[in-house]
Amino acid sequence: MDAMLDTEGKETSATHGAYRRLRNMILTGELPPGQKLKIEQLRGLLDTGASPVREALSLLTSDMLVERIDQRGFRAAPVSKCNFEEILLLRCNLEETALRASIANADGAWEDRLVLRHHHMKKASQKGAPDFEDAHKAFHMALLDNSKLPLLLRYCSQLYDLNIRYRYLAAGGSSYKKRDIAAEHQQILDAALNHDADSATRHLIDHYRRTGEYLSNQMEP
Amino acid sequence: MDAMLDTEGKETSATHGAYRRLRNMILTGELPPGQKLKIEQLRGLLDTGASPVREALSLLTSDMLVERIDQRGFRAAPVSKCNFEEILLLRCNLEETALRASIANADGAWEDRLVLRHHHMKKASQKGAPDFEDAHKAFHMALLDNSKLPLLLRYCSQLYDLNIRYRYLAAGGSSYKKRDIAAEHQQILDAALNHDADSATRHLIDHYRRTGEYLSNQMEP
DNA sequence: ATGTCAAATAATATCGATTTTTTCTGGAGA
DNA sequence: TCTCCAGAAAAAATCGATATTATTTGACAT
Repeated sequence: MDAMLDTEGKETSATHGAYRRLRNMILTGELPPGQKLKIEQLRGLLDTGASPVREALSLLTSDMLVERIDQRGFRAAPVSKCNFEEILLLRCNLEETALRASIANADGAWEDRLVLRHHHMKKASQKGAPDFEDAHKAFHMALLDNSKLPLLLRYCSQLYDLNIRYRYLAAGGSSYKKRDIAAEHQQILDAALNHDADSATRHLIDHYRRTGEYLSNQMEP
Repeated sequence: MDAMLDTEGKETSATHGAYRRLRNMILTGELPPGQKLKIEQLRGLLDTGASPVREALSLLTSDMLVERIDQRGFRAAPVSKCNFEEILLLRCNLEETALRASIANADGAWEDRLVLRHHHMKKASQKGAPDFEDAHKAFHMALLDNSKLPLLLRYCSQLYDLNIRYRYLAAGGSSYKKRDIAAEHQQILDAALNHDADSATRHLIDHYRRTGEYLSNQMEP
């Protein structure tokens, strides 16, 4: 009834597979915030043993997508407006640092990668492909990855994931206006290709603040 | 049916205990960077089963103290000058953000906590207590924790740990001059108590840069 | 009715053993 | 001598079952 959707064939290990699937379910809201995650239940859902499930949950714990409670098992991490705003704040800070470093290291190969990722993202956006999310993240990470700062990139990636979770929760995953966004992406790309760090970071941060406000307004507390 | 031997009272779970001990061994260099971490070996060392060891290693993976390699197990994370410099860079950036936010929220209770932590740290330093490391971290985290930004604090704590690892590796864990450091701590404390964000962050960052250079000089590549 | 405690239930945490996968070793062919 | 392959050994990943710990239930006393 379900699972052949995400499968790109390669499942190296049961643990890794469970990690990917659980992570996806949490990001999309299929496993809602705060929900108790019982081993048995997940074991059945993922059709695997208890050990891989348990290990996958441990990994998700450090991605801050799952909380471990004393001796009482696991639950999907809760959400709050406060948490959302912190994510936004940190993203603005860290991605600015990373983007400036990326531009400082700019070279032809990086520019090529950027153009390519942007193109793929546009293509996926037009035909409403289910992998738009992936392409979108790939573009954003490509902007940053020329910084050659792996820890920073890791944090940015983590925060990116925490953020898309709020997008799904607030809007069912697709309802934020794509025209606006496309133009914003274009501006960021152009500035990056011109090695204009000030302009690129300004556009990037505006991009985040704008969608941030949009989402913030959709939340209660 | 046995385990009341370990006199330290609070071992909530075998997994958590293994996590703490392994983490300590990696931070202090007892398990050197790059070392293969075999389950059997650790199982014997920690006197526990394979499951807790495995789960502890998973947790350490996301602290970036352990690397998981495909289907080939785990190893202690490698070190490099490059990695060290990135840690330094990120700490300066993130801790400045956190410290400014802390000072912005300053109140009497926070100031009390600061003074107390500082006092404990000085006391531990004088009598060369083995828990100086803990007191030192507690003081630094107390500077930041009034920011009320849990994600940021988590990152700062992680980076702090990654950094003390380099201290142990470079100097056997204790040889960096304590007089200097005491004065620097005092300056940071005073500035924070005066709610002087500029001065506090300047002193804090200088503090990091200085010990950073000291350690950097002790490294080869 | 209500609060408390003990037995029953459910879920977690852990262990021991099995199954895969990788790594090591040694010999046959070039 | 070197490379390539098969078989043996080692290690990791996974499973099934047990022990431990939390939660619920229901009877009893207030």
